[in-house]
Amino acid sequence: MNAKQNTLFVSSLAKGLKILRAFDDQHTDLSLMDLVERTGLDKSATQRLANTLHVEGMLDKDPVTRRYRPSHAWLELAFAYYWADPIVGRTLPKLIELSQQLGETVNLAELSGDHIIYINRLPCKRTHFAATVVGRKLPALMTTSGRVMIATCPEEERKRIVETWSLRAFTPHTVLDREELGRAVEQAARDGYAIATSQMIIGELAIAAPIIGPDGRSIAAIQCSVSAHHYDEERLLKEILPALRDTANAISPTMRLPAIREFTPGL
Amino acid sequence: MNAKQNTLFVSSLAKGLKILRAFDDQHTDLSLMDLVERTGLDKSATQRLANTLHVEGMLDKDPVTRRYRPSHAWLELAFAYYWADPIVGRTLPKLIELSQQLGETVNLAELSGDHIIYINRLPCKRTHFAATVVGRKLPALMTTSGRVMIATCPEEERKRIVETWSLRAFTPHTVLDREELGRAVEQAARDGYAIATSQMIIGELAIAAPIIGPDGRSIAAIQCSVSAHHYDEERLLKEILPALRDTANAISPTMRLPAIREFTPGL
DNA sequence: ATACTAAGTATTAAAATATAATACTTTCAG
DNA sequence: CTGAAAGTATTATATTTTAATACTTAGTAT
Repeated sequence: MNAKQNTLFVSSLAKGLKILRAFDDQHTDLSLMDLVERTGLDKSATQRLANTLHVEGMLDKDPVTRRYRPSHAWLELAFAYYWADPIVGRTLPKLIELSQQLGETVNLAELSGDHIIYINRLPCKRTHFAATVVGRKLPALMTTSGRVMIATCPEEERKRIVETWSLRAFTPHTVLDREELGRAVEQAARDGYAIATSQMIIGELAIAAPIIGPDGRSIAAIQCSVSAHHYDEERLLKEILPALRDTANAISPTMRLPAIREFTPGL
Repeated sequence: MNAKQNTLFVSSLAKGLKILRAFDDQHTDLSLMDLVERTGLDKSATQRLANTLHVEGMLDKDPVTRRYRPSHAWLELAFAYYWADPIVGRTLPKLIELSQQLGETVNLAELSGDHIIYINRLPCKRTHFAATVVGRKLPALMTTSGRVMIATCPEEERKRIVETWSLRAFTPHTVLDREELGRAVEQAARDGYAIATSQMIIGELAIAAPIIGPDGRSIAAIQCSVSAHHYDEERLLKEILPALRDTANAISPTMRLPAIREFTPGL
């Protein structure tokens, strides 16, 4: 039916995943017909798949409204993820120290396609809930974490990325101009950090430093968000950046042959 | 094939979920044969299901070792969960305040079957990574959070729970005696909090207070973990408990007709 | 170096499974 | 109280999964 199928592709499973992915921040609980609409599957398929997910404990079902919701199992998967991600174990202790030291919210982000994804979040000041939640994906170019990771790529690749990766506005101040984004990335490549204001939320200052892998490329970034009411860029650079950098460097694995490896093509 | 099947059960999907659940803290990356062993599925099925999950972005695959790992998508599911859980949104801001006020690690837990599951974790002091990670499940009776939630059930149900729910030792000090656990639960019912030492980790003091739902039952608990090197029980009760309670009460929805609703049978 | 073993990958015929249509039941609004 | 919409259950059909097997690659021991 689908073009994607070879004989190693189990389409029923793929459809089931489609049901799971129908849930997001905007769609927290869905009726059968909601699922039909959001997945594009027909009513029968949706019925059987949702029922299976319910029986298997992946979806809770409100006995009165009959609406489905993500179950605790979704957090158990996150639990497994945390153990599988080698960066998390190395990073978290130092990240906690940093957040204590700074008294401000710090985050760990990784690249995921042309987005960043927040892996860990240590909120200190009360911040807008939506801003950074674990698992949130944002276009890499719109974020300081993303820019600082992109900045560790070879120049040619940086250029290509700035030209092609996706953009999206979040505030009236979000920079969408690729020329300007290119300058921000080049600046980050020179400075080893990235800083920005009101890109995701108005009145938010963000600064990020890369965690560098053994091949010289960034595998993750740590980022600090503060309120523009309490900080300006100058104070951020003076009071936050040094600790942020120290932490990032302390986490970064020792560079082995960075100059050589930098030219090795992907994977 | 399987006894569970009615016509609304898609067994391919269930098998796919089995693959996902093969990953945990002990099994962070699995080869095809590892998956065969852990799921009990045959090689062909495992091959097709794992391949499908890979193609769908649910499993990363190391191109050299051919081993599968949880992908970022697992955290995206956690993201969706957080928005769907009505407790999280109400709780998190106050939980952040509390953690700032106390300067100690605080957690949010919910009941999940006869276990508790950690929903949120705000680490302050550097703590043993394994202890409380988001998504970790622990037998409810072994934890202060669990006991304090159980304590809000009607007496008869409390008794039944203490008799039947699962137990597991984590340290030599873990209490496994149901009589003693019963006393701890009754104590929690009287006090409105629960306290324990070295139950999960040696040298850890834990205290928990329940978040009470509109029906008088506990829907969640907030818990604080501290080191026995810095605290004793007395100091915990004096310095931590008041703030913990205030926060729990502030979060608890207004009780509506608790006396009546308490007698309404389940669901 | 070479052969051997185990793991990973690909192909296919056979049949079990998921499907989609449809009928039945419940819920809610007017 | 009535009607429409959503949820649930059933069944014959055929599409999809299956399981056996063959092929390829990687790692190990000789």
